[in-house]
This record gives sequence, C-alpha cells and structure tokens, in this order.
Amino acid sequence: MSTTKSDHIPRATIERLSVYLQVLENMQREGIDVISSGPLAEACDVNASQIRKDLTYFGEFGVRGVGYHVPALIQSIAKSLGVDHEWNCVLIGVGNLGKALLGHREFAKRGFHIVGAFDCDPFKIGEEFSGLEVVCTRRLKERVADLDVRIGIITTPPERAQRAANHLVEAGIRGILNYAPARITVPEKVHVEYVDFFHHLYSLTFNISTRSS
Amino acid sequence: MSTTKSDHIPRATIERLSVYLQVLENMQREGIDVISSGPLAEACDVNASQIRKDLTYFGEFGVRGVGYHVPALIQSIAKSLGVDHEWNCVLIGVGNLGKALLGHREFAKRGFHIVGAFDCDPFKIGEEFSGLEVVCTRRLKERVADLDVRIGIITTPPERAQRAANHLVEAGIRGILNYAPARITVPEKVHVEYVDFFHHLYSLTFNISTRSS
DNA sequence: CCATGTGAAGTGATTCACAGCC
DNA sequence: GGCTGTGAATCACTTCACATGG
Repeated sequence: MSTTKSDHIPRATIERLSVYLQVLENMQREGIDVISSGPLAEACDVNASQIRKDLTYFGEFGVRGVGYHVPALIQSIAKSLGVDHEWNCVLIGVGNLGKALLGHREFAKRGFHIVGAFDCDPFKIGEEFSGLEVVCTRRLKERVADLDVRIGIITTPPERAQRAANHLVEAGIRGILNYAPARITVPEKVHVEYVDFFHHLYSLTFNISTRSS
Repeated sequence: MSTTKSDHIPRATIERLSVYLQVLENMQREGIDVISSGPLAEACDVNASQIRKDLTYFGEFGVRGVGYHVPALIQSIAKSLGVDHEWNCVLIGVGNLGKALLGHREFAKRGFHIVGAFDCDPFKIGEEFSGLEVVCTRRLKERVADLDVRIGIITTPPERAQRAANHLVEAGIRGILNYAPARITVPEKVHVEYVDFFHHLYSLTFNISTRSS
C-alpha cells in the first residue's frame, strides 16, 4: 500500500528516516519552511547525498534549485514509514516496565494506542493501570481480532518472552516490539524489533574505553 | 586500556556484542557451559562466521574443535565493551522520563550508578527522587569532578537538550546518552548515543506496511 | 574429527561528481 | 545559480571456504 519507488530499501535508510523526521519536526517548530539537503544533513549528522538518495527511494520530494518544503517532507516521510495513520497495540507483561509504558502519554500523541494489557499472573488480572484493565493472556486472540490490533509489545521477564510471542503470533499480530532481554523466534511474516536499554550504554562505554583515554 | 587486537572495529560489531552478551547470559542461566558458533549464531539470529570474526577483533576466546566456554566468553565480551567495572552517571532533566530512569533499579544492577540528578527548574531543586536530591545544573561541574563521573544522561525537553549537552561537555564528561528528541552538537572527543522511543516502532510500521499486506 | 580463526570473494551501503531542472 | 536526483566509484561489512590446531 505504501508508495515505494524502489523494490529494496536498505535497513539503514529506514533508521535514518526517523532521524530526519525528528530533526524536521524541530525545524518546523522553529518556523523553518524550506530546507536544502546540505543544512539538513548537517543537523542530522549525515552526508547530504545520503539524504537525497534515501528520499528518492520513496519519491521525488524536492524542488531543484530550491530544496525541500519542510511540512510536505514531514508528511512524505511519515507516509513512507507508515505513520500517517493511527496504530493499535497490545501489551503483554504488566510489570514495572509495562506499567511505565502504559502511563507514557507520548505513545498516544504519536498515534500508537495501547488498547489492551495482558498478563498471566492471576493477582494482576482485573487490576487497572492508566484506565486499562489487565486481562488474562488467554483472551488475547479475541481482543486482537475485535480491535484491529497489528502490533504487540512484550514487557515480560526474559523467560516468558517466547511464550508471549507465541500468543501474539497465534493472535495474528504483524509486528512485535520486544522489551524483554531475550531473543524470540517467530514466523518470517512477523516482524520483530528488539529494544535493549543497555545497548546504547554499552556503545558508550566501549567508545569511552577504547578511543583515547 | 582495553585489549583490542585490531585497530578499527566496525560499529556493527559493537552493536552485535550486546546481543551476544544477552543471549549468553540467558544460556548461562539455563546451565549451558560450552557453546559453539553455530548454535550461538542461531540464537542470536546472525551468521556463524560473523560471530567468530566479531570475537577475533578482541582476542581468541574459543577452543578449536570444542567451542566457547560460556562464562569466560561473557567475561571477555564484557571487558571488550568496557563493562567489566562500574560506571558513574549524572542525569539532567528531572521530568517524567528522568524520574522513571532514576527509579529504574536495573541500571545499578548492570553497574551504571546515577550519582547526580540535575535540573534548572527552581521548583524541582531540593526535591528528592529515589534517594537522590535534585541539584541546580550550575553545580554540575563540581559534582562530576568530585564523583569521577564519565557519562551524562539527558532527559530534558528537546529545546533544552543542547544546553544540557554544553553543561556536560564543560564538566568534562566523556559520553552522553541523549533521550531528548533532538540532535546535539559536541566536540569530537565526546561520544553521543541517541535513544529514540519511536525509532523501533517506525521500523515496525514500515515493515508491516511495506512487506506484504 | 570438529570447530575456530582468517584471508579472499562477494555483497551492500555510502560518497562522489555531475547531468538535469527549476 | 543553485540544488536535486542519480549513475559510477569507493568504501565497509558480511559470507565463504579452508587451513590450523586442540
């Protein structure tokens, strides 16, 4: 459904698109209406032709001799990423992290609505967090079907991540955001993204320790 | 100070090292003592020679014909990443996210100690969160020097991120973990890692929208 | 014999340099 | 004149294939 010009888009391009979006939104807030690849590249800390090439995977958004119209480019990138509309999500694992995510207003602001919270702990079932009642994981499938949910968020302990993933797959979910510190196995049609809090911290410590002293 | 064999290590290798570490720790918990690159690769969802090559950047940790000793490999990777010892951190910006991070016990468990919380809002200064008193950002430098802090965490709103970064640089910090949704500019000697909550979600929505439907 | 460690080959992403266009 | 869009060239990473060694 997305208007992709080219067939294969580098993973790295997708990662950068979020960066461009963030920087462009900040520019828009500052009232900048038109930007050329040069200064945009500097603000994003990448090469200018990199930006131009990344964008042409999805279409021709610029005007030669002028640059890119900021609000239009934001729209185009949002559409390319599939965030030009709202998404419903369910969350499995209502521990500390799960509760924190449920209370994080920013998700909804960005169009990601957590419409179901699940847990297998009978002591948690029936409790309410941020206006959402915790439901038994067994009832995941019906809820996913009823509410047109395509994204599942896993916030269980590592040893229960695979089981949560199985439930999500079984319920027909299309993508999984996995906060549990464990790898999971899913059919190829389901996409998984891993969120690791220490990943970035480790990159920092590596760089601090290695480069100079 | 780290025992790097080769001079240039791909950024991608460092990213994978965190994955290996996570998977190996889970294996250790399950009582696995020795692992060869084949099954480890499968668990990490990468190619087996990729793992072997990644590891040899830092040394020769395996035994030919046998494989890798799990606890020893965990130690070696931790040392390579610079997480074989504790790190002190300071945090700037005590909003919702900042408070959540201050209360997140997992950081300390992994050897990252937040030893200072700073904010420029006079209403927040003096308040206490998770046993840490919020201090005026002006006093950052003295604290960083006193407590041997090398990592700064930015959890301010986007428009105040650059100022926070300037304070951290001025205080002599070596690395910055930036949770604010804005790019920052720092001298080359200072390393920055950006944490974006929506980054992974965007990858998901892109993949769900594009690949099949 | 089996699995590591590693040069060589292959693949993919980035940057360059310039033609095309407003 | 200036900036985009894009093939060609470069650079970096990944995978292969096998020699090496417990």
